Amino acid sequence: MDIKQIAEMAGVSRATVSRYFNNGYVSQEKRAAIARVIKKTGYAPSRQAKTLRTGKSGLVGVIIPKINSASVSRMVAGITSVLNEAGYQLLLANTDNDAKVEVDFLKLFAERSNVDGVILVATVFTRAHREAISALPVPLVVLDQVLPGYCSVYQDDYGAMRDVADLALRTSAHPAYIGVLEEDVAAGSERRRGYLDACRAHGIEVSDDRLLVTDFSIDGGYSACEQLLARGLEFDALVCATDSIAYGALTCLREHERAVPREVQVVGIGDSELSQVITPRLTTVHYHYKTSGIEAARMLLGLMASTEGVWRETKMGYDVVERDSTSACLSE
Amino acid sequence: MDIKQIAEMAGVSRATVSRYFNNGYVSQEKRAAIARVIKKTGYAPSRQAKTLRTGKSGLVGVIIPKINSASVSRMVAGITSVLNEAGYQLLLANTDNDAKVEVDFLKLFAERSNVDGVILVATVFTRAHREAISALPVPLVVLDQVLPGYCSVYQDDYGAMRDVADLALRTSAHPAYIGVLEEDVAAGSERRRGYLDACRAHGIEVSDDRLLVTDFSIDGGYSACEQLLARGLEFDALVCATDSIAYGALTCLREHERAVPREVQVVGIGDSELSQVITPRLTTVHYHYKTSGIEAARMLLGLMASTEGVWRETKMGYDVVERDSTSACLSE
DNA sequence: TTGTAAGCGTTATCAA
DNA sequence: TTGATAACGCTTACAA
Repeated sequence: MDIKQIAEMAGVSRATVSRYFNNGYVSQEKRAAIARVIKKTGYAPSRQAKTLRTGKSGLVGVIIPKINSASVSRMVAGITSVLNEAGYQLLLANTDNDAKVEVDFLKLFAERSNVDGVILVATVFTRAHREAISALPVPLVVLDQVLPGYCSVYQDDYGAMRDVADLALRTSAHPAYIGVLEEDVAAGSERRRGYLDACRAHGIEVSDDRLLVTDFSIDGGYSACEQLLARGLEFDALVCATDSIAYGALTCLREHERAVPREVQVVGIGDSELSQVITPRLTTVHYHYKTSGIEAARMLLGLMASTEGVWRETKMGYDVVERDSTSACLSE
Repeated sequence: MDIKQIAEMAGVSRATVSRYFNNGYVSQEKRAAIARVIKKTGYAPSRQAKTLRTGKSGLVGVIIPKINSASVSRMVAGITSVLNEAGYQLLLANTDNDAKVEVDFLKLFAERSNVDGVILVATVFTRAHREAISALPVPLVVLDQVLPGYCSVYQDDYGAMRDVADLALRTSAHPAYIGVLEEDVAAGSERRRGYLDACRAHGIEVSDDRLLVTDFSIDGGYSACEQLLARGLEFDALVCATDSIAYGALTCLREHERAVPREVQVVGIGDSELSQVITPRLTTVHYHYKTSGIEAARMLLGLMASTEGVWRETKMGYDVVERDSTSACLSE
């Protein structure tokens, strides 16, 4: 079933049928005739042929570091809603936290070029990343990190961490920090910086043995906390770079019978659904991930429409959510 | 940069370059010449043109009910690993639990037909579903539900619920059940049946006011539990169709100061990552979701390769995970 | 083993 | 407002 047959059945030319589907410029009678044939046959134009001819696939590539993650899920949900609405379908590429795979997908999108745009939910930027990105023949929006020269939507990691740490430090004098690798500028470097500045504001000296690094998992948080306890360091607050890490830490503290928040306060960042389910409910920062996704998708839509190279960075706001794992309120 | 230019630069015909990329049948010298040109130019064949010509897009459509779900994430992770390995990219369609949207995507895939196969992470089947599915011009694999006549990979919801309920019922005589809509055969009907049979095995009468229905959310579990308490019914076990529901129930019980598992045992199904983080750690059933995804993807790969219409159903095994929200062990 | 040429199903240009 | 016709970039008989 192709356009030629439809044209014959409707007694018009292929071009007219094509116009019917696209610009317009078809007389009422012909329009009606074509409509009738289409209804009867259920014909829909071939996506592939259209793609070949126009160079537009209606596909957007979305590269994510992890599918099984609350933050990523929410961003993708936002992206989906906007892009589907606009008639795009999204090609999902999951890298499983492998930066090399990330580059591979970038190259794949660049070479095969079967997407009209790319959204990269980013973690780190290596030289390989930059090369692959600059070779991209279609617009790109970076989500959750900043990449100068490209459109990006990101969280205020510095401010968020500074504020939530501040909350804990109001009633703690000996905090410890469990973060992630500095290579991840947003979750690693920026949050760490926020923590350090919060400490400074409270006149707290920070020593290296109170700054741990782990991965994004619950287990990572657990073992980091265990390590801290093993070192015999006294601490009355545990500031974690992510909620997952905080969950692990909470579990570890419970097993070692340290009361939260009485003996140790705990805070995280991310406000996963479960943060209000665990005991004690976690004080954390709520990021507007879904909205970030929506914003990024809209940005991409704009880029794909205009092709002019103006870029900008959007920093999203956040809400500190005070719950039961901190005692700031009680002491006021 | 197209095949014609490469051909000229290498001093061969387009056909030879095409053969270079596909079947073979190219002499060593020409092969070398072409390879050199390709290395120099970085040329890669146009996906679109190839698609138009061959009718194969290298795309697989994956329809999911919810992106922000541990079980779905794990299934998608499994699917991704297999399909990417096989050179396919996946087109993700998120329906946000809207059965109508599900049908729309099915139709989209059927009409535009820009995918080589479809994996449907299913919830319910309406007449519209069946129609859209039978109109699909490409192979389909149904995941997490059974649809006779089509390939499917599903969980043993009946057995899982029967076993985990049995665990609770060893030390409880007055259980209540919080399930989901029967329209969802797997999570609704099958698990309910498993629960009822477990009760029967223990000689427990089940009355209607102890069978609640809610949605898949934490909040749903919370309010169902609240409702149960409001009715003034005594119960010493809460059997939940999903972990999420169980989390909500646990929160509610804690707020009403009912000790778990001493006064009320709680069980769920799904074994989300957090089930071992919350207090008390939840007794649940571990499904092999990722493996299911892998299995489904392999099945689809097989179907796409052979086009013969033989279908089969694969029921996945499960593991009952006994943790702290039940007291079966203590009483033995 | 290689080249020629005919499509795949559209859209865009141009003339009518 | 419409209809020929030439691309779009590739694969694949078929012939050489």
